[in-house]
Amino acid sequence: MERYNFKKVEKKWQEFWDKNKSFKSNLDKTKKKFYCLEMFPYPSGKIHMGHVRNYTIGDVLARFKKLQNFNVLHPMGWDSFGMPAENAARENNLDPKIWTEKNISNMKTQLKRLGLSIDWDREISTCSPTYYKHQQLFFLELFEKGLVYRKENYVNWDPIDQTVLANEQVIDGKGWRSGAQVERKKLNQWFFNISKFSEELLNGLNVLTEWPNKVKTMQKNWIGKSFGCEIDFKIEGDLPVKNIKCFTTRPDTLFGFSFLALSVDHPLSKHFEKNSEFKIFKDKCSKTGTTEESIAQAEKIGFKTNLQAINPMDPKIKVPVYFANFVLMDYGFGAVFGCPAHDTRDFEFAKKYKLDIKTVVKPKDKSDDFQVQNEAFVEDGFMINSSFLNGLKTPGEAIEKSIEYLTKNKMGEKKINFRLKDWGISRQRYWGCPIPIAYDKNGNIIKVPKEKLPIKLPEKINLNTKGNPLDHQKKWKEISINGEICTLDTDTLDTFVDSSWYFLRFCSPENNDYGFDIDDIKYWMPVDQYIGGVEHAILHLLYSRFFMHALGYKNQDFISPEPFQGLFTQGMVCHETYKDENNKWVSPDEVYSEDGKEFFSIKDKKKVSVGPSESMSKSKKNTIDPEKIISQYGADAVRFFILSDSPPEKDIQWSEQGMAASYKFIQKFWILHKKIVQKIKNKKGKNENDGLTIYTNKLIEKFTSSIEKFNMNVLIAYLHETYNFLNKEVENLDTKDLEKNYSNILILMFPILPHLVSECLEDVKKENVISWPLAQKEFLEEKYVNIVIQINGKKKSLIKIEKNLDDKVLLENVKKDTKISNFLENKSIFKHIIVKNKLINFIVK
RNA sequence: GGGCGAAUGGCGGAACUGGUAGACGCGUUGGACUCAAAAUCCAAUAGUAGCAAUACUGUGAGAGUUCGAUUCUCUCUUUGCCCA
Repeated sequence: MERYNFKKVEKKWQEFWDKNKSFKSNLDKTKKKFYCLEMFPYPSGKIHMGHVRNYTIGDVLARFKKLQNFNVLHPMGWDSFGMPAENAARENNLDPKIWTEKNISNMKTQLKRLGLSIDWDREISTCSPTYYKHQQLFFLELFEKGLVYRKENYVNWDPIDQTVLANEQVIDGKGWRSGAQVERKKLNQWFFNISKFSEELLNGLNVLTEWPNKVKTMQKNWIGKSFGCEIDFKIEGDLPVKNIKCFTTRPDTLFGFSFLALSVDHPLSKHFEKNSEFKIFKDKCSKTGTTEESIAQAEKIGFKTNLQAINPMDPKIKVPVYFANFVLMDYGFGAVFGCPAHDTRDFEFAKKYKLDIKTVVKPKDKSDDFQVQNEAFVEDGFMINSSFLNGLKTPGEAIEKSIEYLTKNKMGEKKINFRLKDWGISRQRYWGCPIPIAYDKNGNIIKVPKEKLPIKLPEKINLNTKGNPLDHQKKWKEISINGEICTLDTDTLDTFVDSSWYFLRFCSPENNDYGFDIDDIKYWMPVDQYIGGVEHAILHLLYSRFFMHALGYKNQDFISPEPFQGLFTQGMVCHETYKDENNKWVSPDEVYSEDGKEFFSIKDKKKVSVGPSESMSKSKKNTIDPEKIISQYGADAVRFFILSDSPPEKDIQWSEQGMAASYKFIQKFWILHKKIVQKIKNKKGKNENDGLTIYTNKLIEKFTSSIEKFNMNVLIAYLHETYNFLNKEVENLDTKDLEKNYSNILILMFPILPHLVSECLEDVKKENVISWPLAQKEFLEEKYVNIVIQINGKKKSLIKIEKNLDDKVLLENVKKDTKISNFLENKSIFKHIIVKNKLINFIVK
């Protein structure tokens, strides 16, 4: 018998699908739609195993829904703007556009070889002017709606490369490429007013019942709604300042107030601009990065003013006012009140500057003379040393009572604060979407008129310059608007903007006038199932949700604001790591092992040390190239393996043996298939036995619910079971019974192994159209059931008996069971518990 | 430090709503085929005792609720992720 030739078969069906446009989605609005979307890839050049996993999971679902007769939209595109293209271009003196296009074409070939059911007619690429033209239009639209604004903001600045760094490009306070100490620098930048929708974005999470709770919690924490109090501190001193506003979530600890700390960017700082000591201090602060983490870790330093703040709870108490490096201008009002006894950061600061540390909260189990010693007490407790708040529970009662007091005395009021900050979207980069804004000679903001869009990126420019590449493009920068020569903004948009609306573009990829067609959106949106890595749980998903709000703002026609109805976050693909004697990473391709425990380098036969299994990454060299694996085992086998070993939401361990076993399964199945086809051809049965019908109908149920629950690994187990069953029983099965059910079994396998199954179906099925089978209820009902017999809750025996027996009859039968009668001998039965058709439990003494 | 989750054989993992723990796969062991090996096929495979039937123990640790707990509650340990 010929072996299954995956190379031939996979090529055959991929060409067939291509030619017949099998996965083209249409706008037949009479059909129920299903929009299945996986996060689109960055075209780095090659697909990796993470893509294989992501897109296989999505493909199984898309094919399943298609078989269920949904009108499926399953598109693919490229998140093709971004730093790697610019870096690669610099290093190899290439044009980012050419580099990117080559990568896209290569990756598209690779994705096609996986046999994905993608509608390639809807392919989009964010670096194409036909895409970013609409993004520029959106920018102007949001600008008109007042959702985009320009302000000065701090960035991580690399003084050697003369460039802005993203937070993840700052490693230990140094630039990732230059190694220079990163500074804080003020730049004029564009912002999306995402914080305007804080409340909506928070409440919207409640609607998203098909999202993992984990992701919703992360977003909730990120938005960070807190209830607190805005306090107006009275100020005394030699400056014309009467009040300082401050936001706090802990007004209850005001009696422990011992200093007021301001951000160096606080408006008050202008009074100190001429003070040289303050200047030195401010410089020092600017050496700290801009992330919350770097600020938290940095040493707390302060600059003492000669102002004093008055405690609103007791005007006799006056405390010093400092500028401090740990206060951020964009949280609250850039001012915090310090209560060292009950805040770790304040405690550290107070110790350093020898400020009062007054305990005002005690733990539940301590007496009223409790005093904070070596560290702040930050847990829940009861108020002490706090006048009218004494004895109250905190937080809770005490906070309410203190806000009440402040409000009554007009020194503060209850306020809601959000941690979510506005989204800075300017990037001082070349390879991104140009901002459709220009400036006249007076520096006024001028919108680029719509008919001049898209503002295209200049091509083939020199990227080996310092600073922002577009800034050097003198000709490109010039634009004539209303007869006046203006200068274009030379920043480009954050690539997160590109991916915040691509799912809308897929609905109408060919609309030239606008980013999408409202009728298409109304039909296709929301995405029914979105699938991707959990690393995008916060930013990408939040930004996309914001974009829907922003587009719908002041626009009645727009649809409901949540873009992704269902979300699934898949785990990573991991592999062991290897290091040679010089502590250098070694790739799995470069090692061999005889016992699977000790590994040696192929090159020099020297032993390599085996490290823990970690998510595949180029830096650790523990990657497996999907292309190589597909060539070796075929796409079906890879799809089968990537689903088999772990639940999709958890990390999966790459295993060469597991991969080989998947390949063997396909080979074995092919042999079995040929046996079955032969048996059906011989046609001797009379359909006297529906053993397989019962089996198949149960299988349909199990398969359907497992796919819907994303239990793909269990699905694979069922496939193994089914193979084992058929292989064992093929000779005994009734031929008619087999003929009747076999093609349905194949269809169940189709979403996972589309090439193999297509080939098998050719042998047994006459029509081309296949659809997902429905389980017939009459075959799901069992005549007999297994009843577990327990004594005192422990399983002692098992009997097979007719279903729905009367309790009395059941009891009699059970007592006849010899094992049980032995057990029950000489014992008195207290009572028994019967769970219908499942179990009987005797309680004996 | 805070938030959320996880812990089941040698390994990855199954187990519906509290009701047969260990499905399925990998690995290992034994056997068949072979001069031999690979491949393939068959069988066994949680632990302890036993020739065996079988018995007892067993889902990170300890308690609790229950006729009955991998599943529910509490405490602890370890660990992962996110935020700091």
